[in-house]
Amino acid sequence: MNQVTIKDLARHLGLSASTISRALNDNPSINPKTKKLIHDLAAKLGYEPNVMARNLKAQHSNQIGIIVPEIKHDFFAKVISGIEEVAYNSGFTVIVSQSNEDEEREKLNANSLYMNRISGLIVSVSQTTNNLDHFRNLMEKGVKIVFFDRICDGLDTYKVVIDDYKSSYDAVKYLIATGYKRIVHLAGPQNLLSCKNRYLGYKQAIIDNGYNFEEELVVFGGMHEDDGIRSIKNIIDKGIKFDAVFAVNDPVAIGVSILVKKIGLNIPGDVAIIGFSNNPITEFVTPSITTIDQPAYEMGKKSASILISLIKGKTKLTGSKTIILPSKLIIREST
Amino acid sequence: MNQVTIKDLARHLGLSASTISRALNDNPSINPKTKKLIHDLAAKLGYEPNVMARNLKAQHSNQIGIIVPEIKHDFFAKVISGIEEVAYNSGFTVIVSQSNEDEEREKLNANSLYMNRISGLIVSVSQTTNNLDHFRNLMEKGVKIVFFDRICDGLDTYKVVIDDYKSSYDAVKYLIATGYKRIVHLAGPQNLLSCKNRYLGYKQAIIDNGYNFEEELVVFGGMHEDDGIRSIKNIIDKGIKFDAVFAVNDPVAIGVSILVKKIGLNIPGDVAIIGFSNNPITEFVTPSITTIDQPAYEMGKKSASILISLIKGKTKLTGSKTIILPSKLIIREST
DNA sequence: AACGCTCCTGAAAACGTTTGCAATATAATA
DNA sequence: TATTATATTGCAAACGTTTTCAGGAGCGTT
Repeated sequence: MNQVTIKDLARHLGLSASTISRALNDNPSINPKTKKLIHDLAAKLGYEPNVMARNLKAQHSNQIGIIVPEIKHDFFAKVISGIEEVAYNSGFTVIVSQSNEDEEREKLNANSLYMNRISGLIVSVSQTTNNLDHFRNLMEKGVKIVFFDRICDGLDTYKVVIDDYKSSYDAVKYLIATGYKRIVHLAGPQNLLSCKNRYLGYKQAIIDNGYNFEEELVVFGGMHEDDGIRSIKNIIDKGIKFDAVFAVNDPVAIGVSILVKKIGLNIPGDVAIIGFSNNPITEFVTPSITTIDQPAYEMGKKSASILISLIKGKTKLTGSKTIILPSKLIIREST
Repeated sequence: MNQVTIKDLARHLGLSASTISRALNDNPSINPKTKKLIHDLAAKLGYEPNVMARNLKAQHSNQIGIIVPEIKHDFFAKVISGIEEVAYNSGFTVIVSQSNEDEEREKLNANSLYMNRISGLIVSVSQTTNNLDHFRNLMEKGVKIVFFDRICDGLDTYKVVIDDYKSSYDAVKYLIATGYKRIVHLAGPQNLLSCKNRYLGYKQAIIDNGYNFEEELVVFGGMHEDDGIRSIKNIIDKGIKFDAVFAVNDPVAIGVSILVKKIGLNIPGDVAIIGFSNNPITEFVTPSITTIDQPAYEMGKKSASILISLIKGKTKLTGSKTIILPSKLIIREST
């Protein structure tokens, strides 16, 4: 119950707290014999430094905060996994919180993390976030922030992403090269830069390949399975003809796949489908779905290592503040 | 950069730090007018309490530690999500760490969390963990621990699980009732109580239904997809006949499904398959796989709420220390 | 013997809170 | 008016570290 403190050790050995502290931190100005004595006693009594006290003194927590929309999404879970790995190896702990795609909750999370005096923050912003003041405030207070994937404009800090525009452009180009003529795009919320870029990539690929860009082939919606079902149903009900669907992400693509199969259409015979993220499910569904691989684990590792460099402020990070990780079109049965 | 402290507020208003503290904590002995003055100034200056200082004083951190094998597993991600939700609503923060199925890493994690003076710990133990001293030590130092899913014997604390034995028993009983005669069990590491119980449930169901329990129909292996592939290949290569497979978990079941399809067998015509956990993938593969639904999110919520009760030590928890959450056999195309 | 040097240790302040107790002022009572 | 109760505030210590500064001991050199 009662923890052993430096003072306890000091009393036992008739030394001062300062000596104990120095010995345990391997300060060279302490007599090796004394040092050994202290280390031995510490081990014997099971002394564990009180990180709260140490942090209070040091004025930082050695903790990295994470805010993601939802932990249970495969992509975010993997990113967190990567962050934790790097953080752990650098002596940081990781505090996780989820915004549940709610701006208000995101604000509260950011604030709560600041109260814990986190050394840095890694964020993928919520779908509903429009105002960025809560992040701006933290930055002004000296908290380093790195954004990944769901990044946003208007904040001068590091961002780790893939090239959504190009990935999207390439995917659509591939569809066209394969012979598809009327490609629907189920787009995501446009306040998310990544969704916007995916949309723009789609649009440009359409234009660059001599097709007409048709408004009716684009539906703006959410990012879940049922959004996919709903959006594609909408298109079909309107009698709009199409032979391929490029979805803003995998759940939406799967939604499309479900509905399309349900009404008896053939994939990819009647409709080709491309998703985004390489969620494990896309590999196992039938037909397996072509998608764009986002290196989630790597993204977490990269974000964490940048953040830690920022926190330590040692090496001046060179190059652009937006780090682009390689993505890859994974071609499967659905195209 | 520089945070606003209570002392700053005190200086601004010509009051003492104690008064400020009390006012902010809504202590009734402070004059309402003064209180308002203080609150206003605090808001104006953007004061945020320093949790590190507060925690040091209070001798606890209001932080809940989590140790899971791997965050990116759907099941664990969902549990974490549930824990975070409950913790957040009770004013706790959640520190996440992963053992990567490594006992040594689990020990280090436990220690690191203790150094952070976490108020409590929620754990699902690693596959390779045999020695439990690191948990026992924490408990002796007053850290409350709740185990979930991957629990272990020999520690007197709360555990949240499903009834692995019964779930397993019922699944096998269902296979038998459906007409399958020779049911293979791909079992997991037997140091994990849950795996052991799944094995025992299988065995008992076999016996209770008048079948012979045959050693050769059981393979002990790992819990990943490739373990499933390897184990079932082994069985087939040995020329052992079977018409159904009960796998210790979903990845293993999917491994079986992959290999079985590859060599041209029909599911469930030639081989029926049952997994365990209701991983979203099992629903989307073709054929979809029968599995046992584990209420992951609920498990996280339950674990967290028990832990928080323990921490607050207010309500005496009644009843057994092992909480069994309902599981459910989800019948799909593979059986 | 006086000096300077190195080596080691201690005292005390600081990090930002909270809190028991004391102190003051004001109001209520005798 | 004297006394007591009540309301409000301040003082100071404490939580467990780290760190600056100072100082003592021992030793060799002049």
